[in-house]
Amino acid sequence: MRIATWNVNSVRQRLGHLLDFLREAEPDALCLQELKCTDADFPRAELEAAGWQVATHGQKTFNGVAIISRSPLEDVRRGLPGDDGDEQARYIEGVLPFGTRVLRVASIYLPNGNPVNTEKYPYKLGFMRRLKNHAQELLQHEEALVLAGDYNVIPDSRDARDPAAWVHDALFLPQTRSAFQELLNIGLTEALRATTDAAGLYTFWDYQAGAWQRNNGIRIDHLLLSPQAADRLEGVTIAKHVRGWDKPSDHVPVMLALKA
DNA sequence: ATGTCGCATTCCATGCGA
Repeated sequence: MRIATWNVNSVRQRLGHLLDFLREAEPDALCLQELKCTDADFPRAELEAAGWQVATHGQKTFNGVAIISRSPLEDVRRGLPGDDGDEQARYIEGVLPFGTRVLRVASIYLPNGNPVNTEKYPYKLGFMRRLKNHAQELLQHEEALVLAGDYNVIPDSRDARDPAAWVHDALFLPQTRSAFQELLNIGLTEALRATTDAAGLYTFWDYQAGAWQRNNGIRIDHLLLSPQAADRLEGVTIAKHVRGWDKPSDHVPVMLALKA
């Protein structure tokens, strides 16, 4: 069972890459972030023609998340609980068949939070607190669970080529990192760090200032696992080569494999 | 110090978000 996550930075601009990645990686499910379009504008027909099921939670201009899967997604929830006034489309979850049991999967686009001296940073921290609360509820099901997405969190200095450049940034502030750690502390396992301690494993390279050419990257796309999923983790791969494709997203896909 | 994108409108130029 393979589950992947990818911030595509506009699904309409990235449809070719999306279909290419699905063909080459053959995930059972792919969590998308930054669709930058409404549900009506999502290229649903093109994906369905390639044999994929599609569940979207879109929004005009910004944000937007989706889950693409081989099996139909059941029990779909759109929007993160905990703030009825939050109109940003940043969360979708659902359930897939997993052997004789089920796998619950969520696609998360956690707020960036910059600039930190605006309302954007408290919104990010509030979203993280809501995600923790919701994840605690989900853990009570005692099922395999993968919370995948663009967390906009650099967990550790190993996860940035130039950590000093990020010390005042919403992605790396101590308060951000401790909120991420709090999320792990409820009993979630970060998939990549369960498999390696290596530094320099990045998932995002800025479009600006030759960041890709200089390998000036950061690791901000993560897959968090319930114990039932972590016990079955076989491996994690970062599809770094995708950043070298023509007109790429600034993020690359990250994929994990679970024993059946 | 942003050297880039993608979106939308003010629409062939600019502002916003990342």
